[in-house]
Amino acid sequence: MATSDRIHHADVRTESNCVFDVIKDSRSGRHAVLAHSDIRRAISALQSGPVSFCRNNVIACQGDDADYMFMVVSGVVRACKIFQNGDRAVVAFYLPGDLLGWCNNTQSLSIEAATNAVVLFFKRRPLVSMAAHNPSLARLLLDLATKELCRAHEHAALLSRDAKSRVVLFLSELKSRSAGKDRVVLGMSHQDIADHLGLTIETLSRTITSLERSGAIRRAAGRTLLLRDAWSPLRITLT
Amino acid sequence: MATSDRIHHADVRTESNCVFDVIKDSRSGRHAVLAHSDIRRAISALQSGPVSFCRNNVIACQGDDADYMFMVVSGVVRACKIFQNGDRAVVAFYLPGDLLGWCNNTQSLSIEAATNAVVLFFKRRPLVSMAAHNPSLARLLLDLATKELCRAHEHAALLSRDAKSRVVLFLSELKSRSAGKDRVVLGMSHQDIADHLGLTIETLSRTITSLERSGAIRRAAGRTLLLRDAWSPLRITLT
DNA sequence: TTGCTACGTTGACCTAAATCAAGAGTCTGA
DNA sequence: TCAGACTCTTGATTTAGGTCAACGTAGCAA
Repeated sequence: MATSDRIHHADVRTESNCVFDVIKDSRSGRHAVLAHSDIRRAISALQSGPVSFCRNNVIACQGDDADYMFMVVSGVVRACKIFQNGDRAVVAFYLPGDLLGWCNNTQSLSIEAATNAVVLFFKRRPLVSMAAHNPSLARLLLDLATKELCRAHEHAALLSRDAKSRVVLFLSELKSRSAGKDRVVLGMSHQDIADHLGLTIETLSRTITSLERSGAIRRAAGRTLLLRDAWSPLRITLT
Repeated sequence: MATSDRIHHADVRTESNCVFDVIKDSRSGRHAVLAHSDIRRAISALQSGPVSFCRNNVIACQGDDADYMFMVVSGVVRACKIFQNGDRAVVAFYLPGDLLGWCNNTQSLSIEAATNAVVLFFKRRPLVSMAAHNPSLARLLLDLATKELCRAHEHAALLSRDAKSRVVLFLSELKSRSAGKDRVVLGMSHQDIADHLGLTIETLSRTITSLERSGAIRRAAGRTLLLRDAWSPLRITLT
């Protein structure tokens, strides 16, 4: 790995202080019920603080035992399925506040940092058994799993469409999942996005270029895209 | 709809008596904890017995409020995403014992009978709030949602592979989800399967034919395929 | 600054799967 | 028994996107 392995302690500290808020925010008030102490107990039960990963570092291996779940504190995390021939599908991206690693049997996906990222580790067993005594935690887990299931379904539906639609819908999803503003920061590489959309980097690049030429988006520095004023997939002709 | 709308009462009765067992079986013993009375209470709380649907009937509309969850008693149910242009993606198939309809906001998928099917309705609210007082039910729901999430991820990964791999992996999944025997009954039409795999019916047909010619499968009557003795996707050259 | 490496873009060409078209089974109802 | 409607199969042709190749650019270390 070319990127150096030094840990960004500054990130860890500042971001980790926000973890509780992240959780609350992503639940849109409905889970304010979930007291900080619940999460504190969960964290202390498994004793693993936030860990920093450099871009492309592996957080959990395809084939490993799936003893942990993960919460993204900062950066972008990807879940990949790696095939025998070395090809790869990026099954999902996770943004700050997302909980991942649901599959309770042998880890079927490789979990990797798509950008430099800070991740919280949760031991699965304690977390799940704590949910048995804590209905609001149980509810939170079910809601998060359900939400991710919906996203996975949308993603699968997206994959049977043409290249332009895939890119447009991907950008829309990213927009709504991040700030919701017209500025979308793609932390991940084109290769990651292409593998997520079932395209090649060349096709992705061409598609983005053509969206730019049609005025739907503008490129900005640092893997950032500016979506046109009234961006909406409905206003762009999809097949 | 060409198929008549008569209800198969015989089916309803015999199958509905099996519903509880179906739930237990599909949880492979681990959820024997879940007493019958739990489910009985859930069913009685929402007062809706098993309902029969003929092939292609719509069980819940894309856009409807998602007040219900469904459990397949018999037959095959499909979840479809329907696009503006009329195209369709079959996001998932559900077999007897499967619980579906997780998405708690507006129904984003159309739920339809892929074969004649008998389905149990659960009112979402009572079911979820009951889980708050019943840890084993909460655990069951989380496990089922998680399991489906894993399937959705596998499915998404499958969609970035070539036609032969998609078909082979689909048959493998179906085999392991149904009896586990070498006889796979595809209740659903080729059109359904093609829309699930992101292929056309022509490509699907050609792929099945070529698998048959290579000796991997044999066709039998009634949409049934016989998988070769030591069927395994690993023993078939996938790209 | 220079050189290096990873990442992204663009063009030319090719191929897997879509599309178009024609039949062949299969089921149902009259 | 036959007619009509689905459903599936097979062949010919087209095309969207993949592959191969070359080049541009940004970030970084020396």
